[in-house]
Amino acid sequence: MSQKEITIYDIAEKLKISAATVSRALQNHPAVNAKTKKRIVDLASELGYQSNKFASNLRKQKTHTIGVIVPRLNSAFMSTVLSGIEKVANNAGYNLIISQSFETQEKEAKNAQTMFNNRVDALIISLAYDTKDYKHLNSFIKKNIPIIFFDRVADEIDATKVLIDNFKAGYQATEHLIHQGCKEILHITGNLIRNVYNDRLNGYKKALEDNGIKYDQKLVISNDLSEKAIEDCLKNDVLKRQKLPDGLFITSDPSAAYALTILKDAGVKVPEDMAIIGFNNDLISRVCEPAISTINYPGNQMGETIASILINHLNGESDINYMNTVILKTDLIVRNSSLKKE
Amino acid sequence: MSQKEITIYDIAEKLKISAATVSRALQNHPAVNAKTKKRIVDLASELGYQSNKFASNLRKQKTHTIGVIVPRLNSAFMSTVLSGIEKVANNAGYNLIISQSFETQEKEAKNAQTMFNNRVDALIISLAYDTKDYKHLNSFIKKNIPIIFFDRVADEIDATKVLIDNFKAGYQATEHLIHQGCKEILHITGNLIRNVYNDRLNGYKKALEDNGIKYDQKLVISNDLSEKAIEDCLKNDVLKRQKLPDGLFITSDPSAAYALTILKDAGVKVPEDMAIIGFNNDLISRVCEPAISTINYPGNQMGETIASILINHLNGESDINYMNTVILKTDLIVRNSSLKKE
DNA sequence: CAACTTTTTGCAATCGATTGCATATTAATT
DNA sequence: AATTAATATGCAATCGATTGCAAAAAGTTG
Repeated sequence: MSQKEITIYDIAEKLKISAATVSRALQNHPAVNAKTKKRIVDLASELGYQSNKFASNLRKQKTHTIGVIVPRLNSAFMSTVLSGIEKVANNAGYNLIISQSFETQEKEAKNAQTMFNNRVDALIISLAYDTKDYKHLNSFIKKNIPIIFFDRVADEIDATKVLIDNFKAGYQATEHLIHQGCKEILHITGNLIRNVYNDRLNGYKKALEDNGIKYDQKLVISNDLSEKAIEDCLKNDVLKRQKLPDGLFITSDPSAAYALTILKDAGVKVPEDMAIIGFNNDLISRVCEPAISTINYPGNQMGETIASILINHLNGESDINYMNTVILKTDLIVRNSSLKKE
Repeated sequence: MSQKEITIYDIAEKLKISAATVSRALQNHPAVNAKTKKRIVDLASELGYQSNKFASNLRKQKTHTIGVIVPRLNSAFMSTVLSGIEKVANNAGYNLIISQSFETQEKEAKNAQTMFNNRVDALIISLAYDTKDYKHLNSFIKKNIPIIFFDRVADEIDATKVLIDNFKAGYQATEHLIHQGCKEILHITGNLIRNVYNDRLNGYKKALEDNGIKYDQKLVISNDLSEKAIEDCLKNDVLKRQKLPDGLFITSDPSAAYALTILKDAGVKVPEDMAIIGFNNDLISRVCEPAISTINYPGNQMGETIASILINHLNGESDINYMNTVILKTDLIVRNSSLKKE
């Protein structure tokens, strides 16, 4: 089948020296004579030697691998974050093992277990929709393997978190609609056990309160934000109400865009009849007609921040325990979908 | 620091049996008494035993890890493919190491080397924009590590490839515009050294030819399909031409959507003045106004196909060498952006 | 040149799991 | 009960790199 691997023993033999010296030379250990080192390195590259990571990992108990668990890979936001993580991690010589929970705790737990077995040096995770307890992370905590949460974080766990100020973003979005004259603002959002959605809802409530608008539970719809769910709640509920809301704050741009098409099809004028604001600042929000107002969500930066913190920690340059929560800045981006006044 | 790991030796000791038996029991080897097996498995789970993958990999010379190199993570299409790969691979007990080439051969080569050092069992790759030679894959080929190309494939290399019929798709898209009455079809596309773009261009040319339209090189623009590039070529070139093309075939939906906004801003009526067709069938093409016609590109299915083929091969259930190229079906999706006639 | 440093090297154990082969145990057969 | 067959277990080597410790080699000094 495949030819035998070159090992440090092969090199040692040819050079009539010990494997220990070869090993040290290849790691650039100072206690190796410069000339010997050169002979070793040269021969290694000539033979096409490749260090066997397993043997090395087994011995060193370190893998230079970071596990990443995300709800889904296929969203614009998530892939941007991953892209940021990958960039920084890769530059620092770390590999990424990436897996998806598909929004279930079960798969999340299974993946976490796999990562653990693979002895990742750290875990980066954004929680699934329905994750309610965190047993599956215990093995990491016990073994003191760093965990970083991002975006969808667990308040109950004492670990570093990187996220945005969802409360503030929710407040800003809602306030903006109110300033545009909206009195009845529909809020379509995700599972409220997740901080991202719950905090935004609280921001929404606070904005209403501060502006003297009574909170109406019927105006808050929580679902999985899938196309199907959006279509369903709009067509079978919202659009059938006697009085249509005059504003919509929906917590993802793809959903906002999709909702927009449904509303337009139903003859609702945006923003005149209903002003819309989304969340994320994906390209999709810009190309709609009208373009959708949104909250800029710094995915790439989030990814890079996560990876930097982690790698500094792993390299012993800083301690993750002293940097508990990083809040990234968001901005309100106003476009035509919410501009009722000039 | 962290408590000591539980090993098969610990289990063996407590049960007063040999580590060999423990190892066999945990692998469900038939030559282990059912009762013994149960005792072992029970104790293992009680102690929270975790198999050490390095030791196992080192011994078995297999990693159960698949390397994936893609140009960029953050595109709708790519994340869909990855999602499909991850799903199948994960179910089969394989891990994914994912990295991005950021469209350069240099980074692609570096990543390939890392994957190789990590002894991935197989490599899945979609080529960078500017990859011109394939030296960096030689180590895999030499060692007989399977490589699967997808989407952006290397014709020069004899490996399994999963892709769509880009020629046909290009032909269909162009033909559709012609049938709608377009006479002068602008084609904005990516780097023509990549099969995906070159084949589509050839399809475009053939469709023109078959319909008696002369090919005009000025109507083909090749760039990196970034927003900047699209904006630049439209504003500084196309929109300044005396005669505007009456059709646009642009090989990605996000680009199409972005182009649409620029054209609309410039007062171009779509589809009346210019009919547009994109490529990929991303959500973004559906939510534009008008919705953009496109070619449905089965990303998820592509991912699942890739992973299935690979895993069947790795499990010895089929041989990758007998299945050289898999062409997935695409469909033309007609929407308002290209409908000039009823 | 002896005595002492400093620099280089090698020995051998270690990291855990796996597996071919030999042996022990149990079951089946006559 | 003796013999054979089938089943279960253990021994010990192996996968390659790493590293504490000891020893050898080279360099310094008086």
